Amino acid sequence: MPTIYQVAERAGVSLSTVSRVLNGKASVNKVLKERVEKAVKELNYRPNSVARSLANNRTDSVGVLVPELNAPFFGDLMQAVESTLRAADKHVIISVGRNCLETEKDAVEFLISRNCDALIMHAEALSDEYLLELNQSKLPVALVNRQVEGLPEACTSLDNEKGGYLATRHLLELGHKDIAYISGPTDKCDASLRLEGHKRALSEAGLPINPQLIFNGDYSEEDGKIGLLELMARDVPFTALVCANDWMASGAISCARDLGMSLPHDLSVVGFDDVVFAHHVFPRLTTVSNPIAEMAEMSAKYILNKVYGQANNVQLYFEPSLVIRESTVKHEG
Amino acid sequence: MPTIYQVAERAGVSLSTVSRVLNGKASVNKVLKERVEKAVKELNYRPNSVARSLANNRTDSVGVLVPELNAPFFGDLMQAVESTLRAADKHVIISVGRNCLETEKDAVEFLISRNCDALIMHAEALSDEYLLELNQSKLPVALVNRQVEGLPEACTSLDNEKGGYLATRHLLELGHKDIAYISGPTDKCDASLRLEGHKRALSEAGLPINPQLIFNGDYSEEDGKIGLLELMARDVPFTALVCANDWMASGAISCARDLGMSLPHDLSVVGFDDVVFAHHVFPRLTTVSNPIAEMAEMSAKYILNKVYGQANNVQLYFEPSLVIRESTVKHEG
DNA sequence: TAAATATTAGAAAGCGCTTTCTAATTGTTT
DNA sequence: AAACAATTAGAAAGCGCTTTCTAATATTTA
Repeated sequence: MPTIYQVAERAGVSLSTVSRVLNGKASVNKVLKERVEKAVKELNYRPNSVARSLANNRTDSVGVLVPELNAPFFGDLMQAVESTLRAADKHVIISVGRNCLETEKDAVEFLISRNCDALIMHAEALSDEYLLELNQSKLPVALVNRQVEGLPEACTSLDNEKGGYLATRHLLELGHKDIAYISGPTDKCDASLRLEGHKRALSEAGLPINPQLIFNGDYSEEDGKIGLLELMARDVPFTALVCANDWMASGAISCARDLGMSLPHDLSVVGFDDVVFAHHVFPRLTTVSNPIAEMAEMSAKYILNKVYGQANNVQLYFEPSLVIRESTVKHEG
Repeated sequence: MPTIYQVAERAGVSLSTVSRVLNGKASVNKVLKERVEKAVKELNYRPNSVARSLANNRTDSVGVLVPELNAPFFGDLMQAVESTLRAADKHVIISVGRNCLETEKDAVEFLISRNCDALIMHAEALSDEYLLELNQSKLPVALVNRQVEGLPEACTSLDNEKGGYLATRHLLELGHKDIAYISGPTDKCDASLRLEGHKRALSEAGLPINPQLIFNGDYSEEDGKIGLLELMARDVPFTALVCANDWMASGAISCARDLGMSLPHDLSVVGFDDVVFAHHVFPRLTTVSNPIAEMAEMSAKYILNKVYGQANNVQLYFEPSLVIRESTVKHEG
């Protein structure tokens, strides 16, 4: 591997001149510039990114923290971040948080020790205070799909309340009056907002909110199943079900089928997120789309602006929309 | 951020001593060692990984090339690689190849320019020669799920032929005699091996191989659908269908249902790979498991051995196994 | 044309670490 | 106790680049 020094020698200039040509910041005599470029070509010179990083204290790499790598939702997130940053010649170091405070902290430490220039995170366990301090003391952060008090411009988020509202209103419009709800963990604000939207839709329609029709799950497929069984055991009839994410919807649907129900006629189901497998589910899942890829892209652009001096427009708030497929039908009767 | 120099000063030793304590290679007087460790703690010192890399020409990072980030199959792969390497304090730089020669080359160049110590790849477009040369001239590579002539010890792979065989034999055992097959692109060796396995199962059962019952798809969900339509249009009856991956199986299944067929009774379907959504499909998909996570883990361990001096056992060849769910039933008649 | 200013090239320091080489200290042998 | 070997600490060079500072050259102005 040739070094900048060898390029300088071949071009007959000093290495400062080579550096200037490569970085294009200062002006360089045209003749010398051409000589340098020629030497670079001939030697097939590529700057050593490690040495560059050491000298200018910048690694051109952004840490990305996700709860898991093998989930479609986060796959979409990473995909969007990677391609946005790559287009700007930055790269991505991915780390896994597993939804666990210790692991998330570890992962952040790891990314810091790797000298990332910034962090883009989908962090669920880390506290607002921790994130604030991180942003102030060490390195800029961007949060995907989360609101942090004190970091308004660094957070992209979805109007989850509206999403919950849309899901339930869709069912109301189909004539359903008895609508059950399987919630995500209510200590997570997205889950509680979705539930609030559900309640608002019911209230607006003049319907009561029956706690017997609400089950608190943990977003897992298993809890979709457990939730359905529990709701049915309570013996309050319902003709439709909203699940706070697609995993639970899928779990509930296959459980319902195992119980001998015929879907969607015996039960209309709405999911949330519109992850990639939503249309593999049978009946194809009506769900609320979560523009996670766009949110992730905006987080990346925010970092590009903040850390690397670009000037992209960034949108921070996103609206969900209803994706109507085949798991919901008109209520007859 | 404190530097090693400040640690040395505080401990009252030279920075070489600090370095030796930190790296634990040479022996250091116990008293001095303790003083250094105390200073490290007090200053909350963390070595600068960039400077370290520049000095010892090693980045402790491994480039990972995958076709896409938001597919369950590659999600499993990345998950396995990341956790294996992270356990050894190495990190992962992920790059996307999109199954396209140009993009894959770009991605590799990118990873090289990032001074990765090695590359772990699921590369489909790059030629064997390119990979060989890369491995010889620049940096060690490991191939996941692929055989490269000349790099036997660097490749993990699955017995795809056996997988195809298992799928078809399962159907034969259920009494099916007319079995259609939707293949992956036959220029990819995994696809053609799976097809060969299918043919062998038929031959062993004394059944003819009817080209009319074979459709060449491209592994996409869409081609599962197109394949089924095309096969049915040929008017050669069949009671079962093997698809060379789960995506095509899912496409074929939902297409079959759209055509008014009742599954699995009107058609038994087997997939391949057992990706995460295979059990979301209805009927839950019988499929051939592809131990991609284990293969990826072994690739990571191979690199750990080769580049970082570890001594893990690595297994290079993997056997697929049948996962029987509900999309296949006995043929009545 | 001389003096003042603006451009541009090169020398050198420094980024934070590893590692070799040398010197000093300790321990061993006769 | 003297001579030697073995162990360990420190000084210094170097990894490949960026950037500041200085010096030289080109350009403008009076």
